[in-house]
Amino acid sequence: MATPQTGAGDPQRSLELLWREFEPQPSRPGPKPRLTVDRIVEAAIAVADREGSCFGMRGVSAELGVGAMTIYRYVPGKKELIDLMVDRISRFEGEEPDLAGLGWRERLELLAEGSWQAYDDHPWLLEINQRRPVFGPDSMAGYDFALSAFEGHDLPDREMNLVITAVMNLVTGTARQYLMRDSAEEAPEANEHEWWEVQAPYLDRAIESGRYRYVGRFKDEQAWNITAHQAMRYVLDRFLDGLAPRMEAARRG
Amino acid sequence: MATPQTGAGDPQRSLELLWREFEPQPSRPGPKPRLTVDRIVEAAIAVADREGSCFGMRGVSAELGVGAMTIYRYVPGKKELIDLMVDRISRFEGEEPDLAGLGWRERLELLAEGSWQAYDDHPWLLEINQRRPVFGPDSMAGYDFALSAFEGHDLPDREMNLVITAVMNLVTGTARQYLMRDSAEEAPEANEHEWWEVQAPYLDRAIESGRYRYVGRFKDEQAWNITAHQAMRYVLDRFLDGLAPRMEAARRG
DNA sequence: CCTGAATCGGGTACGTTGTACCCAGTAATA
DNA sequence: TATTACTGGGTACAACGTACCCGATTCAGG
Repeated sequence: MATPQTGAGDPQRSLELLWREFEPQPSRPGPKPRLTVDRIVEAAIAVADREGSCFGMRGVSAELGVGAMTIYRYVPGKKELIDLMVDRISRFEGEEPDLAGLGWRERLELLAEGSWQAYDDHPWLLEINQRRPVFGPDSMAGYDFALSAFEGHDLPDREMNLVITAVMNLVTGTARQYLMRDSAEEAPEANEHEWWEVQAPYLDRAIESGRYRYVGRFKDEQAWNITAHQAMRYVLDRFLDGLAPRMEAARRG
Repeated sequence: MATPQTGAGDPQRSLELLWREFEPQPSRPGPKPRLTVDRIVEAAIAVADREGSCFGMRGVSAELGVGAMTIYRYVPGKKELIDLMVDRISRFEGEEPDLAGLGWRERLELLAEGSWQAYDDHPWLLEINQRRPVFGPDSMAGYDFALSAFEGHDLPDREMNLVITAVMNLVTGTARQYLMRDSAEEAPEANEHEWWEVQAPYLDRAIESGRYRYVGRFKDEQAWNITAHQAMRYVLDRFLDGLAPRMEAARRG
């Protein structure tokens, strides 16, 4: 029941940690730190992957085998830690694929699919409430890649931003609707199928009441057979269809 | 720091309350209930509007002027209460406007704008994590209206669902990105302008590092001057542009 | 090598959350 | 009037984030 929020902590501290330089600290008195910020972030992600967004700081500490309060030596608080986790997730793993031959549409599709993959791997991302966009090195790299889609086109700067945030938000919106259901967590509430079985009698009675005109006309049993990814691709494809003529018009001769 | 979740409570209890009949209870011993479920839901919405999604059950009780635990006589828990609040919000206020002359596009736009309005009026809606779609009388009515957009068209049932969830999710995604920032709440983190002022030096340094190829090419200061509603309309318009040919093809007769 | 100072790790504790539980008061039935 | 079911309120508990303190550790300066 914890509601993590991004960009809600002290932004200055978050940014310092995000863009932290890896310069070796000058020799200082006192014991050497046993942990690093990176290890804490990795551990926190591992815990969140396992326990969902309601992961606790005590859990992260336990994962690292240290006392509950120890990680507070490295990170000012949970909010800032989440900022770090979010940026870390958006890091592109693996080597750069050959993007040379890709057009604007393939690149935007890649952006969407990559973002989708991140949500699929770390569903707890969907449950944290991003308050302000906290740009770190990794999310910045993602944004930079997104901009590459417009190379060779003269789309106005403002519209580029509109398109990129459109794609991101469209993926996030769909992911939230569909992917969040699987978060194990407390989960006494059975699976998808059982859920509709519980709801069905109420819906049936509502339909039979005649209060609604259009629901209840569905005859095709396949009407509800939609996977999360299919839903995302449908919005994305229609959006890109609609964007296509504008991109054509903006193509640089 | 509370993370409310929809569809996470006992679904059976939520549904019973959502579709509750208003038959007068048979005369029973004991004091008459001082509250009603409806009053509790309204009060909870009022509190959430004022305090954000991290509203507490004690706050709702206080709003109603009763003891902390009293509302648990009417509602099994916070999760179920949120289910009720969500459905209540999606109730259409005011009288039915004349929809007769509206085409499919206007109707889907109306759906989007209505949903947008709900998020604008109740930003805490964006912070609750909808686990499963809990259909109540009011959200069902909204879905029914959405289906009216396809009258006179032979779009497959499955695609109708894809379109409706697409529009909903696209609005939700954009609203989450933009509208959540204004939630007053703890808010020591200043306004939009100050936030970018804090972030700017880090971004500038990142750009100057040469690590990124495309960011930093933005010259137009207006590139970032995007309102929440403009962003939503942009996705919506492109999506509907892309949907248009398919609707044309499906037009009956 | 020894001393002082700065830092680290861990334990304790507080405030806030949702809510389980108990008890006293109330009103309809017999 | 006695019984009984139900109501409202207060207390209390577990889990959360985290403020605070203290002993242990390791550097710099003598």
